[in-house]
Amino acid sequence: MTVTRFAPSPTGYLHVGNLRTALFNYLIARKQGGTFILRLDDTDPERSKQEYADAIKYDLEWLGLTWDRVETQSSRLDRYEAVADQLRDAKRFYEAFETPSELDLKRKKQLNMGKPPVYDRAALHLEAEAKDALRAERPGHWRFLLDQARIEWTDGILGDISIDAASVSDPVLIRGDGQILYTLASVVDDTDMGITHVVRGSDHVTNTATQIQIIEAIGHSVPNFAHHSLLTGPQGEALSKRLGTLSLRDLREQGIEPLALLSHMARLGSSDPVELRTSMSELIDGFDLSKFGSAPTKFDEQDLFPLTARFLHEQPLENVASVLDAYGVPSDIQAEFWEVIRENITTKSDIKDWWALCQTGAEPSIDADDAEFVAAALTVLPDLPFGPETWGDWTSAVKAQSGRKGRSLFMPLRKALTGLDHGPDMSKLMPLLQKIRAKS
RNA sequence: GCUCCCUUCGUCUAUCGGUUAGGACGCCAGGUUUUCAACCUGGAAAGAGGGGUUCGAUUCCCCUAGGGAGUACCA
Repeated sequence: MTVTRFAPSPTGYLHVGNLRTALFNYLIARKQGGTFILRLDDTDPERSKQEYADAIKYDLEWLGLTWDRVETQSSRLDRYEAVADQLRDAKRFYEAFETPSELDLKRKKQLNMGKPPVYDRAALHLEAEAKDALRAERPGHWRFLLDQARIEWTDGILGDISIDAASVSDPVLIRGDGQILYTLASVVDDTDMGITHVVRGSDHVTNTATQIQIIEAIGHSVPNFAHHSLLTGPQGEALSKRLGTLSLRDLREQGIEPLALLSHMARLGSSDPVELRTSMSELIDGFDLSKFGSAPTKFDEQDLFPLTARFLHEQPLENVASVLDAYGVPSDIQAEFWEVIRENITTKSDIKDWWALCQTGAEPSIDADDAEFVAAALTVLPDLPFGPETWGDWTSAVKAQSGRKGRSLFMPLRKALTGLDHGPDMSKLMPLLQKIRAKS
């Protein structure tokens, strides 16, 4: 039984980077008929907010990434304490008393000497009396005693990984104020919840090394790990600098369609081509984690618009009727209207512009060279309402009158009526026009 | 500084030592469409640099450069 989890901390809004992790875990679980758990890593009471937890759920629901279960770390604190005791009994836990500034100083010294800034384990050798004395001054924090050997695993994306535990500090798992830290909570959750595949960003690879030792220390078997590369901006810059505009809520705001976004994220960085999928099941079928590379992946949100456009172009009326209702398109002409404009929109908000054009007309765009021609043409333009023959009849009349033909005949007329040099087939658009500003 | 990962068309990538270095998206051109889009056809476009190993290196090894990440009493 495959069990995966997406474990965001509710300290902000979800962005495309988070989505990649969420989607991978979701697709793996669904593909195997397994369980997908949404886990809110809210052990940090300072930064965790209900508002963010709600926003995360909203974003996932918008995308259709439904979870089978929600877990919250804040409700499992007793369990973490129990495991902490287990680690103390196993002599893999030791109390340390350095202040953050003391630790900072140690690191700087090590760096100055060209040594890696690894905790020196000074507290490990403290006598009981010395500890009592220090404890009287300030509460101690607890570190996990790493076994300084090489830690190895075969990563689902990175392949064989080997990290020397001696190059990593003994991780602090419980803070001086008693707060349980991520590294411990995550391990306890993953083992308790039977997570079979831990898929997360490659910013976690060092965590994975230490977590493997913790998992073994509490007598559990290690799950499969896979670390996907991190996204960068189009120029290769760290995405964190641009995350402000790449939250899922922003993309939603810009009119990106869920399946367009999902189609892109399920394939970007893999050797399979990005293809528009119009249903979740297609997405699940076409997903293969092993096709992903480990190099940082450039993400350009502009790539989302062509996909969104193509998705919309394929939509039948019933899928957009509610949007047309919202923009005030009368239901009796919705079918005709949608048929005429759908291939001329990029996002749903473009629908509004076309409807406005039909309803209230457009500011004409007339080139100086064509002013006379257009003025003459308008005198023979039939009165409203227009029918399916209007464009043909009118342009034939204008052609006879002016002698123009082809592009020089049609384009000025289009621009006079719609203000644009592009748009739907004029003969089909004409019957929908309710006002011609150029004539008034 | 140290540790880990990475570097092939603009982008995502294929190639398990011998290929005209392939595909997809994007781009450009032509066709079609009495506009745009869509569609069809075609095109431009790549092995970071330097050393090895080898008959032969994009592929294996080393170095350099560059990119990403980690190096918290954050997650």
